[in-house]
Parts: sequence; structure tokens; C-alpha cells
Amino acid sequence: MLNSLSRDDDVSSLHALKPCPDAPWTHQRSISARTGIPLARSGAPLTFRLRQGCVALFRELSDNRRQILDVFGPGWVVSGECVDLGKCRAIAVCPVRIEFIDPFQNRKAITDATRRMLIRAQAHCLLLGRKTATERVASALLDLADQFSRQGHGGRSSFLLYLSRSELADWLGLTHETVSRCLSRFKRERLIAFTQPELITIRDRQALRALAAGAIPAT
Amino acid sequence: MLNSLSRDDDVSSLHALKPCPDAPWTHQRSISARTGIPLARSGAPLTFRLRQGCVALFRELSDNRRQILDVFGPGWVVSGECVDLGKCRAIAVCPVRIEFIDPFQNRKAITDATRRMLIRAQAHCLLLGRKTATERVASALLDLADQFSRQGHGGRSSFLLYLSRSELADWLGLTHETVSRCLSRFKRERLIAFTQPELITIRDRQALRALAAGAIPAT
DNA sequence: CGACACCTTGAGTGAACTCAACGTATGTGG
DNA sequence: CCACATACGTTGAGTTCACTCAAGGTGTCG
Repeated sequence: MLNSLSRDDDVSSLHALKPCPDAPWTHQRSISARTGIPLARSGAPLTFRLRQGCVALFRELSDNRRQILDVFGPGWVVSGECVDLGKCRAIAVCPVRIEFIDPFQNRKAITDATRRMLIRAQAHCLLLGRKTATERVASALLDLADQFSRQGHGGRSSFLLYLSRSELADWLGLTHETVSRCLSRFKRERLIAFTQPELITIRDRQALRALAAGAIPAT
Repeated sequence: MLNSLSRDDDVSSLHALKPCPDAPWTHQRSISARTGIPLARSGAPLTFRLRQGCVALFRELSDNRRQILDVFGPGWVVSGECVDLGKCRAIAVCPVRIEFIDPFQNRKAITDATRRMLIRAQAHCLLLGRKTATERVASALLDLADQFSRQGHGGRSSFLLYLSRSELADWLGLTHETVSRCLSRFKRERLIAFTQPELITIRDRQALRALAAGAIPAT
């Protein structure tokens, strides 16, 4: 009965991004999970608005090390103008609906999104450079809850964690084992709850926020 | 005889930022080393163009952990519009000349700078999340050489490393001891040279670039 | 049913950290 | 002028947090 919530993964890995057919900006397009989303066409940057789903922006090092730069939910405008086109790629983390838009008619949307992305990137630098694994995972959960949670009933809020443990790890500069251990610990300590690994409930937002901000855990 | 190159430090630490007197945007202002630079006045974001010197943008965690988000050389436009005003601060890393500019008359300069800063922040996320200490220090040296080196004579280029070891560490998500060890190793391996700790000569840019890109070191 | 991806957990390792000592340069006050 | 304090840099010794490696469980798909 959770089918409507479950991720519609396909088996292709991040490394085998499917090419995406041409996309003139007209109307909405659907893109399946784990599929690359083009950020440019014949050298010119493309811009799209995310209508539904979750998109990740990432860069790679030569030897398979990968860093997810940011994770976007519905409403975000993502543009090839604000990434290093040669090095950065976008991927649909789940089935996604996007709408390519004309950059010339949407200047303000693009500059606004650029500013928001910069501020998020700066916060993420602080996370990657100075936070512990525990703090990183707590920060990520709060961020994703903000972007993806449906109505929190009774202080709690549940959300679909579109990202796999490995993707979370690549976002947070950790390994998937470390992410899994942190999530298990949070669950044990009743800060969160989950039975399926991809449906998370925030049980103690306050405590998570304290952790995310770098407070020393009570033990 | 290197006086003209040496840093004009004062003893105040980063933690005791001197307040900066009001700054209406008219003409150039000088700011002494280790002094804070205002990013807003009465809530409204300020914007300045860096004429001379080196400015760092940073954020802090509650318990003194600090992350330098970016380091800017002459020519950069830095704006309170593209940071989280409540959490982010700017500091002069050496004696600096800046010019506050009218944001309404300089839209394009600001949006261009925002885009460049975002792309740099994304590259820095990759560095912080996925690179080793060695790779981080190599990347930083190349970045700073690009921004600050005077004419490279004979393939080499020297530059003033305005940042202290601790500031480098706070930029690269390391400790000052680790930075020092990396620099010493690079010196031992003849990738760089220095007699004073703050005047660096790049001796093997090629090798540094390979390291910075994540190539496995030869040894 | 096997193949595969993903998640979890344990055991052992290692890269970067902490702590500590020492050297140098600069500044201050007696 | 020297004694002292302070900041910064370097290097060594020991520690630790997150990593690697490994094993086993679950769910999905052909």
C-alpha cells in the first residue's frame, strides 16, 4: 500500500546515465529515476523548473569519488548557467516532471535561484568542512524534511527520502555505512523513526536541530 | 627587503573582529588586516569591489569551529546579497582597499559575481567532501597562485600566501598542523618552495594540478 | 529461483586529529 | 637594551572518528 510512495528505481547506476533526448522549452517532460537531465544543448545552457520529484546536482573526481552538490525538490529552478557545464551533471533521483523554460524570459527566476543555491552551497561547505558525521546526517534530514515532508500530524512529519544511503553519503561527504549507522542510531535514540529505509519520520525536530547546529550531544 | 611583501598583521584574532565604521558608497576605503568588513547596514545588504588585498568570507559553528567559504583577490565584487547575512561574515586577510558600490547601478556585476561564487562554492564542496588533505592543499595553492601570483618567470610563479596556516585550514576543512605537514611535504618533494612561510613559489605546477585533480600520488 | 541492488551491522584499519614541545618573529614595557 | 609575552609555524607521539572490508538480511525483477 505504499506503492504510491515507493521509489521507482531502475537498475542502472549513477555511472550509466541514460542520455536524454532533445528538449526544446515548451511544456512539461517526464524523466525516469536515475536518468541524467541535460544542463546544456549544443553548448548553450538549459534551464528547467522542477515540477515534481527530486533532482540532484553532482560532480565527480577521476576515480569514481562523487560529490552531490545539492538536492532540489519541487519548485526549484535549475540552470546550466549556474554550474560548471564541463564538470557538473544533474540526475533525477526519482521519477520527475520538469519544464524547460526560456532563460531570456526568466532572468529573475534564474538569478534568484542562483542566489539561493549559493547560500545553500555556503551552508553545505560549513557542513562538509566542519561538521561531524552525526551533525551532517541531522542537517540533511532537516533539509529534506523541509523540502519534501507532507503535513506533519502532531508535531511529527514524514517524508520520502528519495536519496539512497549511498546518495546521501555522496551528498554529505561520508560513506553509505556511516550514513546507515547514523540513521540507525537516531532511530534507536528516537529522534526519527522508519520501518522502510526510505520513509522517514521526524520524531524530535528540536533535538535534531540542536545536533545539526553543532551542539554537543547529551550522550 | 621583503618588507613590501610581508603581511601587516595585527595581533587581534579572527574572533575579535573590529567593528567597521559606517561606509556610504562613495570612494575607496582602506581596511587593516584581520578587520571585519560589513556586509549590511541597518539590514540592507552592502556591496563592495575589492581593489587591493585579500578578503575571506566565513561562517562559524557555535563552538568555534569556523569554515572559510571563499577567498577573494583584487577585482572581485562581494555582496551581502549573496550570503546568509545573519550567519556569514567577511574579513580582510591583509590590509585591503575596497570600494562600496551602489547595488542598483551594478546589477550585472553582482549577478555575475554571484554566479562565479556559486561555481567556486560547488568546486569547494567537491574538495571538502571528497578530496584528501594532500589534494586539498594542492588545490588551494593553485587557486591562490591564480589569484595572487605576480609574473611567473621561467614556469615558476611566486605569490604571497596572505592566509595563515590556520586560515588555510579553516578554508580547507583541516587543522593547521595538517596544512603545515602538507606544505612541508610539498617542499621536500620540490613541488613548491618557501623560506618564509608566507611567500610560496610553485615549482611543479603540473604535478600539483595532477594532485589537485585527485590523481594517486606516484609514491 | 537466482541475480542484483540496497541496507545493516561488526571488526579492524588508517588518515587526519589532538596534544605537546620547541623555534622564530614581532611587539611591549621596564 | 633586554626580558617577557604572544602569535605563528613546524614536527613528533598517540588517539579517534570515519573508513574499509566483510558478512548477512531484505526486496525486486526477470
